[in-house]
Amino acid sequence: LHIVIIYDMRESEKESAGSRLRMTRQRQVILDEFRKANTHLTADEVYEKVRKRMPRVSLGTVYRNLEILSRRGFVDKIELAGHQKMFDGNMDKHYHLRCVRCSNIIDIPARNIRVDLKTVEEEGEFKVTGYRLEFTGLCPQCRRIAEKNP
Amino acid sequence: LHIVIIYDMRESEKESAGSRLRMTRQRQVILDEFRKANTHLTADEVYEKVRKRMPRVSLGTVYRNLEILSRRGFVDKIELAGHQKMFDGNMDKHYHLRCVRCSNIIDIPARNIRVDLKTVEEEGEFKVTGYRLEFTGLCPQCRRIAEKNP
DNA sequence: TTCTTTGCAAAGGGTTTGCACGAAC
DNA sequence: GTTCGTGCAAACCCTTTGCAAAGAA
Repeated sequence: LHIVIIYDMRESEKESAGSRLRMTRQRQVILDEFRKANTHLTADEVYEKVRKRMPRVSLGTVYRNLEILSRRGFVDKIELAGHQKMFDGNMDKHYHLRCVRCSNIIDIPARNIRVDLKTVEEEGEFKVTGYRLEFTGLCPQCRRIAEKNP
Repeated sequence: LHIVIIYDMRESEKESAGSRLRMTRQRQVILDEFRKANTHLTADEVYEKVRKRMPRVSLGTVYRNLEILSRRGFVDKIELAGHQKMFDGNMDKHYHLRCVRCSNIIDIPARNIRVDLKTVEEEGEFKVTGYRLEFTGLCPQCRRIAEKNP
């Protein structure tokens, strides 16, 4: 359809190679919870999940690890406008839609959605290297509900 | 070029009609500062500006007014990922680019940039009503600097 | 042993809120 | 006179940080 992404912002934020990651039990459990959940989680959702298995874990540790794991590319840090930071275990390229009714976030596969950065650059003297795109609307459930009660 | 926006998210967040806005001196000064600045300002930048003219104004008042003024459509609330909220007196439709070098935000006119929401809806059962799009890159000054020092 | 990571608790930034007083209409 | 907005200060939420002790390699 349109054109290609020159460069993905998230790539630039990743740690350049760097030393091997020390695999602590906390780290393993956090990653494992992402694998189980397979959705976006806020830091304190992760904290609650991890706490069930390691009651003495601290919130600080969770925050520090989420930061590290996202820099290393194990999870994706997603910061949608005006909301709490979230982390995403699903690393396939996708966008997010926030449902205006239930305020959940759902994934939108990125297959055909591209922003043409060349077109953007024609608007001025700047250089465009990345973008962030998010949607609002109705998730499938809420859409069905809304269509029944018009 | 591409297609049209069905509906702009910011519209939905505006106050539905509602009573007339009471024009306090604080409100006037805030609006006036936006007119003078003609850029994005954070709440505390506004606070500092207003304080020079009304030393007893409170930060709370500034926050409350920015909220109200943006709901009424006098200024635009812009919340870029992972950064402090900003408010924008420029109400022409435009996007924002954050310079990765100086971290300033610059405006990108929206002339030819459109996201085709129909294409997005083909990706799933959800309904898409709005989007938020922001860019990263280099502002004109930093771009020039970067091109001289490759 | 060495270097990283942890738990804890305190501090930080940005923003919101309860309240009694004061200002618009 | 009524309502709405204000100043003030405290509270709030989310996140980060300093430090000494614990744990990986």
